Amino acid sequence: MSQSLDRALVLLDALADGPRTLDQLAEQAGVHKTTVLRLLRTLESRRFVQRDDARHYRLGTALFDLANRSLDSRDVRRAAEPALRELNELTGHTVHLASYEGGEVVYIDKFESRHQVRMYSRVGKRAALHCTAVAKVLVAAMDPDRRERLAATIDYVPMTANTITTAEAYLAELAVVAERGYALDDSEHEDFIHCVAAPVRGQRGGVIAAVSVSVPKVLLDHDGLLALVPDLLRTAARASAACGHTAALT
Amino acid sequence: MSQSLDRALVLLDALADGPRTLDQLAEQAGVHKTTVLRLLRTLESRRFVQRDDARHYRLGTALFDLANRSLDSRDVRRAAEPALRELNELTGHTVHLASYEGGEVVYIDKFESRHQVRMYSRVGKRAALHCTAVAKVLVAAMDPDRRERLAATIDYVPMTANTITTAEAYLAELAVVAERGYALDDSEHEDFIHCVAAPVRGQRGGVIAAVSVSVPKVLLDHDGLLALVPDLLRTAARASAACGHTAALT
DNA sequence: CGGTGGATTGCGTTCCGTGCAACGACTAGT
DNA sequence: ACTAGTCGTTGCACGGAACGCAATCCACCG
Repeated sequence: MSQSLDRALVLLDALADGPRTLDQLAEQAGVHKTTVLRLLRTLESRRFVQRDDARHYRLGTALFDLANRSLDSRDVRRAAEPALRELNELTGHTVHLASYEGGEVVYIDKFESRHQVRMYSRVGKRAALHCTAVAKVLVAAMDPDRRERLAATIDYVPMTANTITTAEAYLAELAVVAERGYALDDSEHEDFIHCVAAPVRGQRGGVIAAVSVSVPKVLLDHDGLLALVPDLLRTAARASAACGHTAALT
Repeated sequence: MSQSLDRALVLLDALADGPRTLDQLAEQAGVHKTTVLRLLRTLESRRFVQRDDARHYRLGTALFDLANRSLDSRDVRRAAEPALRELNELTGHTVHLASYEGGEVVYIDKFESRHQVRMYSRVGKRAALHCTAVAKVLVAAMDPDRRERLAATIDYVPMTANTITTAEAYLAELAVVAERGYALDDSEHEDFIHCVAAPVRGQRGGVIAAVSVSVPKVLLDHDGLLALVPDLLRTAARASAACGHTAALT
């Protein structure tokens, strides 16, 4: 709709992968470098980019500032933090916090594994709906017809041999998840990793986020993963309590 | 320079403080709401904003994605992480990683205090040059005439009774910092908090970042703070080693 | 000193972005 | 149920902003 803005956003995207020069950017965005220069100047004046040296530009501090200001206002993350940190320290594994926003699932916080073999991910990354434990938890919490509508729109790309590939199987899985209160990802996304996830509830009892623990299979077999469930559920309950969910602590 | 882009950036800034409606944004940016609508649409198509409900917009996932992709490519942060985490676990206090970029100091990582009383800050926040320990470390590492030029440009806003308010005093302090290898902030920024900071060195031995520990005075007196220095220096050395600084581990 | 690769500037044209005004959707108040 | 009000959305015509070109400047190197 707005040409110049759109181009600027492409530039930001390109810059996220590291410092770039003027004509690298010009080529990547497919516009004249004069244009790139002017857009960069505007971005620079608002600190969205900054000059690295004479010929390299990189993302500026405004982006981090914005992202974190915005995260601050998402109370889930702040409220859930202590509980997640503790789970991370207790188990030593990667802990994620994710929420459903506008048709997709996004990681909003992450605590790194202490182990050498660890999962690659990052805050802000989007998660596939059909092959992650957090997504199952979040979608399972929706009312049935919304689930079905959503299930019909998913592109069931097979990631591993275990990936769910049909809407029917997905809906059946969601029913199980809703019933037992936590979700599994049995190497459905990556061959070497499996996960467990549980819901975080807000004031009204609605599910506002999902916590998950992701573990490389070489470190823990299926039973070992299931053994984490009690700790996971306790963490989810603590996080829910911190978010104002009154009936969470038993 | 680029009007529409500039306005869009203002919009993003406004949205960082929470969801906004169309004409809230129009008023804040001082433009017609039609314009706001179109800019938002472009931003939305690239996931920089997303609709909250029928009349509220909020920042989208692209921002988090960009910020974190970019942080990934800043090796300091990744490399220093384990060392900082350990310091945080050891002391229980707030640990910051900051670097000097384009005339200012920015927090690029943070580990939260375990205590109830804690410092408020956030990744991406900029730090004042004259009243923070990390800034002193980073500026003290510059060559003398760059220090002096910088010291002359600072606006020495007094934050507390202890804040340094003249360039002479600042330069003298920097000399002390450079000499002893760590910096103090003796409640120069906030009345109730004091900090210690030490430099993280890269491959060539140059200072590429600063680690700091921030402690409320009610938890630790001045001597208690100084007692943290050995741990701090060990952490800084480990972080330096992780960044490729060969002579750091003794 | 000339050559090369990059950033930067001036300028004319054109198309993109803008504000206005009218419309539509939805809410609240009586 | 009607009306008034609020807010998001669309069509349109005008003007200036953004564009690409080409020329210039600047730093670096042989």
